[in-house]
Amino acid sequence: MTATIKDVAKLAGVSPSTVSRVIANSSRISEKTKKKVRDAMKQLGYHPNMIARSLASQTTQTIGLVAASSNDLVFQNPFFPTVLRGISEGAHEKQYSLHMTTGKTEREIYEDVVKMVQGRRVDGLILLYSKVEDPVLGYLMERNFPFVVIGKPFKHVEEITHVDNDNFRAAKDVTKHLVDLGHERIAFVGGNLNFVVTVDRVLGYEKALRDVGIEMRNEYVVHEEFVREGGQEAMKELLSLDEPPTALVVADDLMALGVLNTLNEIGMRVPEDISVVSFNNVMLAEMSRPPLTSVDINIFDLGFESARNLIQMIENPKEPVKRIIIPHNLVKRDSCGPLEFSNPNQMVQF
Amino acid sequence: MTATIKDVAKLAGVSPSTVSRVIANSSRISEKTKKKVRDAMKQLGYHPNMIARSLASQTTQTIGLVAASSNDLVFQNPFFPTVLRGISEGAHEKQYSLHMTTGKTEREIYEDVVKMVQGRRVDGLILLYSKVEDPVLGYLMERNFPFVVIGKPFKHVEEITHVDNDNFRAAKDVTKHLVDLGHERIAFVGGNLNFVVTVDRVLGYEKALRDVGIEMRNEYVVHEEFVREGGQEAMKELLSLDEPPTALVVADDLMALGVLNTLNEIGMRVPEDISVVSFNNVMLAEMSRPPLTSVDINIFDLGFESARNLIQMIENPKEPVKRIIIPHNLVKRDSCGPLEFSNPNQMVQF
DNA sequence: TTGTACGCGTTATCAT
DNA sequence: ATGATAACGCGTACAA
Repeated sequence: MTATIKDVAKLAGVSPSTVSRVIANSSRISEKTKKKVRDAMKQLGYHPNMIARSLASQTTQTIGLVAASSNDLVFQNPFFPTVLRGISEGAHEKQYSLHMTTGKTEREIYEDVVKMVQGRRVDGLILLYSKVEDPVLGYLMERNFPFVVIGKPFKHVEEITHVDNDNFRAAKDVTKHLVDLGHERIAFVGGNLNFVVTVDRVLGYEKALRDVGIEMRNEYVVHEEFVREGGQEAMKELLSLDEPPTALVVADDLMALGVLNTLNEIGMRVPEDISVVSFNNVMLAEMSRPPLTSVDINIFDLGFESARNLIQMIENPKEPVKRIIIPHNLVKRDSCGPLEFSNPNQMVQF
Repeated sequence: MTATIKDVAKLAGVSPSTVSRVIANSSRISEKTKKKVRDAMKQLGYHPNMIARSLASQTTQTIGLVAASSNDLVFQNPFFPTVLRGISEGAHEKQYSLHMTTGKTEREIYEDVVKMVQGRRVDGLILLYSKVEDPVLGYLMERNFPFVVIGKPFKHVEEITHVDNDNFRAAKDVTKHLVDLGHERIAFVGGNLNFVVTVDRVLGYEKALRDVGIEMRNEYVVHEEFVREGGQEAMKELLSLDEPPTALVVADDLMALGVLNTLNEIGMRVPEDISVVSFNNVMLAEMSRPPLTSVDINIFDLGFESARNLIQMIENPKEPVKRIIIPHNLVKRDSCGPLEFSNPNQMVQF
């Protein structure tokens, strides 16, 4: 059916191994022979069978992608396509392909991983998330299989190559920014605490407050899985406190959009009545009303560097463990204002 | 290193072929032997080498995904993760894996496809887009390789299995909806005409107008690649016509969000001054201000059905060509109002 | 510089 | 019901 290496060999009048060497562009083949063989390949429309090659060479030139459960926020979030684009570009550069998990539950995903690894379908893995308890990590470390984590591993940080932002610092910076604007009653609206990124951002938020001697209040920290449902309730509760916050640090642009809507519904103006900052700086941040002040975490680079570094690990097994920190920077738009603008004692009508 | 079928055979005291049969759960193996073999597999932590299996069986249990150039709108759009989730679920159901292209340019993507097909890495392909001129289509048809298109093929519609919405009808419905609200000056704001979906939607829009005898105006149809840059200009031009439209049919929620922003900037209220409807009904539609009236095209199902049908084609080569139409429905929110609300003759200040 | 022969880990055919 | 043997298409020592 399809031409194989043998067909090419026959047509070119050489042995199969010579053809193989021409494919690998071996320096020990004369230019004349190379040309002959290449002509034959063209003529037959030959393309190497990657499966056979993989079996023989014990390498697939393929990177496996492990996404968190598609039930999770991650998949709805513009974060995903962007990081994927980064990975894609990093992989393409070195001629690697991408293979994806399809599992939904944690259990299914674990099985996908085993199947990729033991099934020898991939040379390495990128974990697109980092959560607090993750059986996949143990499995991979135990087998000493090349992988990199996007985000900060919860345990074994020193032993796992990962690509991350300094989320602690970013949250600290952003909170400090609000403090500098005069705010003292600053609340944190976060996501699932099972994700390490959320933990880091809460901690950074708390540190900033401690640094300037602002008292922490438990009722100022809310965690909602997602904003559309329970989020509204949580927001209303937060804002009906005796001393409602004058500023909000929101863990994610998408959540912030929900927050903005809720605020709008209950008649609070941003930034006049309350300031909002968030993270990720996806396109949405720019397109929301008002445009969101947001921390740009360079999502594309997170993906791109993961791919690059994973490939290095694959091609050089002695590569040392690395921590790559992608820089972030605050993009100021219109969702934050100085405290004197806000009127924290106004009555909020529900 | 890793246990192979031979190791299992040795430990279980049977031949490799018996182990292979146990894996396939062949009915011609005694339960006793099966148990013996399975115990050995557990004990060794055996998992089949999918690469070797693929080489021997000439099948990969893998679906290839072809995304349009990542430069295109597609990747930025929430459409992508959602359709991917659908595909993922459809594939998972039948134990298929996913393999992705990484190319950016049209040329690179074409090469990715060839590599997947001739490299025998995948059993079939899903094209996540449909454009007017696409060399990939010709290549696949010529080789008679199983594939399905998401969207409507521009040519050879009868010969290509595809999963699509009735975009013509949807656009017609939505335009009619505006007409029913009393609008007559209805403009169409579309995307890249190289995508068939755009073409279909314009045509539906035009048909609706013709049906009710409203005169078509060329200046009422604008096509902008994307909304953030040139889109603003186009919008302003559109709205400064002598007789500006009182309603807009926008080809996509993301574009509609941009449109909403532009309208907001130039001080036009939605829906009081102008009505807006769009397509896709992604989460954004719900979260924008005002919430967008949008055609829900059931993106997830587009993906899910593509995967299902592709797998059918793979497993039954005589499967007839199919056209699967995923239903759509108009989700009415707050971005459309009756004509009497709008004031088409107001002066617009820039 | 090129060819021969074997192995990669399975599945499939043909015996028994 | 099970085993031996030959593919599957390619890479690579080893030979020449």
